[in-house]
Amino acid sequence: MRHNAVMLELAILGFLHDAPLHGYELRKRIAALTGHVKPVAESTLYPAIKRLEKAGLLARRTRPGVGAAPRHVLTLTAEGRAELRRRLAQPADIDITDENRWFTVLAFLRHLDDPSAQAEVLERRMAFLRQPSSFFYEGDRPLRAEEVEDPFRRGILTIARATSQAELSWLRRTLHTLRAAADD
Amino acid sequence: MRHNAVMLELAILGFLHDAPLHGYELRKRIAALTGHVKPVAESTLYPAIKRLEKAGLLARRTRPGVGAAPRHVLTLTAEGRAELRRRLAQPADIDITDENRWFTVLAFLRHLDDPSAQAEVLERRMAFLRQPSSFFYEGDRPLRAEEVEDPFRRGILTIARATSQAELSWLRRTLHTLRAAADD
DNA sequence: GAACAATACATCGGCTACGATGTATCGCGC
DNA sequence: GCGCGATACATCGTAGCCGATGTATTGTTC
Repeated sequence: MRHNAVMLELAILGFLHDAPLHGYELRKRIAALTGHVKPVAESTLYPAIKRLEKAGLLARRTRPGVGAAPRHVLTLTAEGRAELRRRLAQPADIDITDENRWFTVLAFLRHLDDPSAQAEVLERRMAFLRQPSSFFYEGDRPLRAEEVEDPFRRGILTIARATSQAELSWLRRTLHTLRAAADD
Repeated sequence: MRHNAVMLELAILGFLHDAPLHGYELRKRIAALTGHVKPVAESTLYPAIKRLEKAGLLARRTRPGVGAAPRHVLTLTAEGRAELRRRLAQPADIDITDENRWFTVLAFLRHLDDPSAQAEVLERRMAFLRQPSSFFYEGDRPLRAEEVEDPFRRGILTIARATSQAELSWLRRTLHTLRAAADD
């Protein structure tokens, strides 16, 4: 399955786990979550809903629309909830490394109600952030911001480092809390 | 044209502006630049090269491979260089808002040799980062990290804020330098 | 009362992504 | 001398992306 599809489907499953919603409302929530960075087209959302319905992960009931066309209220099935947890517990590598996808995982990680399973996912992100990697190399050696002439490329490295540090410190704090919760 | 394609093509044009390269070497450079976040498949790169060649943006010469198949050394044409500058000067909105794409733009922005044109692009990013937006809303009001219960969603907001601040401070510094350069 | 925006869903078609697979050469280790 | 990995490029097919467009209703603005 395509990677974008995976993330969109995760968002659909995640939002529906909270409450049954119709497509149009789902669209607005997804737009709020990821739309300011990368908008989702209607013609991408509705086919995705159909796929999930066909796979038995969600069910639809028709309700009269509020001053408009009838709504298709969508509800997660038991398989849908199980699938959501499976996807949250075992995200693909790209869902860990790509910030957009990672944020989507984080947005719904609370649905994975086992603290140690949540911690495992955070640890994968931590391992990724810790490995010494750059955007620019001299042979095999990753270059640091100070070694790059070009101010724009230097900016990339400066910003990436700041993000990395902020996130690592958040990860350490949160993992500490999760481990304490797991010990209860 | 598709958005991913746009970014891949920008990277190809950008790397070739520095020096003629063959496809395999191009692939390694792109992998270094964006691969740790989002790998590019060979079967995506080669068709992209073909598209650009067909559009007259690059030319290929065949050279014997070093212990392997013959290399197709790729060179930017005059139109290719013009097109690169056009794309750098007028990136689509999504190239400004999506961090992955934004970093790709930054990686080659130096090829836009007019400081005030470079500053214009940075200003678009600054305007985006400044607008009050969140990932979560109460009605229309964006929620701040402190107002969110869920520790993972809180994490998203905390990290996004740290990134935003680091980047804004870099943008301000760099814009200052660019404006000084433009005044000369 | 006519246009227009918002609500609400849907399809079509062209293009793109990318895993799988194929082709070919060279060097290295066993 | 045989497999394996690196170099180097290419195609095919499935499936997803998304702009354009369509349909229908209600409320609001000129």
